Amino acid sequence: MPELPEVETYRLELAPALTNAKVKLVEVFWPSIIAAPSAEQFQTQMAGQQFADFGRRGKYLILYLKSDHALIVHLRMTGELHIHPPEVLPDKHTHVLFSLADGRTLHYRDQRKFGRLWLVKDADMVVGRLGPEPLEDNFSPQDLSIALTKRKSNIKSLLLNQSIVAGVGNIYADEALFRAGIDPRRNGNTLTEAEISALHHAIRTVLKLGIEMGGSSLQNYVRLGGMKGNFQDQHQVFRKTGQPCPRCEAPIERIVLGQRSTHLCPNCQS
DNA sequence: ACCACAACCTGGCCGC
DNA sequence: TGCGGCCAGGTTGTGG
Repeated sequence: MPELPEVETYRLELAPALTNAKVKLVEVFWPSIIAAPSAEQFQTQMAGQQFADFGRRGKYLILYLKSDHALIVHLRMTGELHIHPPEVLPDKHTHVLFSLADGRTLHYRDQRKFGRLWLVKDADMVVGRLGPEPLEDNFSPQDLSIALTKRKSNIKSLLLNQSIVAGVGNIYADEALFRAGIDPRRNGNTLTEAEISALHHAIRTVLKLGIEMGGSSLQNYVRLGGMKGNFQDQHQVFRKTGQPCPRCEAPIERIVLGQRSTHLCPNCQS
């Protein structure tokens, strides 16, 4: 589920809630959620840790701990984070429970159990292979051009490749390609510099709007306090199959590229 | 390096 | 009510 804007929303909301909070006890109810170290070691080593800073790289949330370790969270499709008062018990979809010294609990919930948590000394062990951060100032159209123009596969699949740009997922890829007027089936090496420049701008625009709106809530994603995001109300093509294109009124089409649903206006994207 | 496809999981929805 | 099939904000591993 969550892409860069949803993960960034969690980062912004976790920081004031958890800075300096101390972990008293950790319980793992579904061991394969823990990617490293073992679930047992994760429980042991997390006890007594204290949260310091809150970072993000692509779709990875990085919770820096005062011990110099980092707790890394990837929500994959249906991961959620919640902070509850002591009386709220974990439900059947809560797979990792952090009990804090002040009595509150941090719940990792995940209906499909695809998400992963790591406790590592060096965050780069997990996020080191990601491509550039699209919202950093140093991410330029030239960077995107170098990454795309030597690739032959379709541009939609390339945008989902996290080693090319970090953080773009299915929603924001479709929305960016629509705004840039580019057919998602086009091969990377056929894009002109002008098209790549438009795409660079569109990627940054949709990601920033997504963050401003608190992310896109379609099925599972909710913010830390349980509130929905609002960017789904501004989607122009994503899951709008058959509805009129907001620019030209032609019906939006759904196709499949790289096993993923892809939505486009057949008239505005070429 | 690229592609197609399966796997990891659960649950909602649709048609029969 | 039940069952099969399809769908879902992601990633990784396999084999060709």
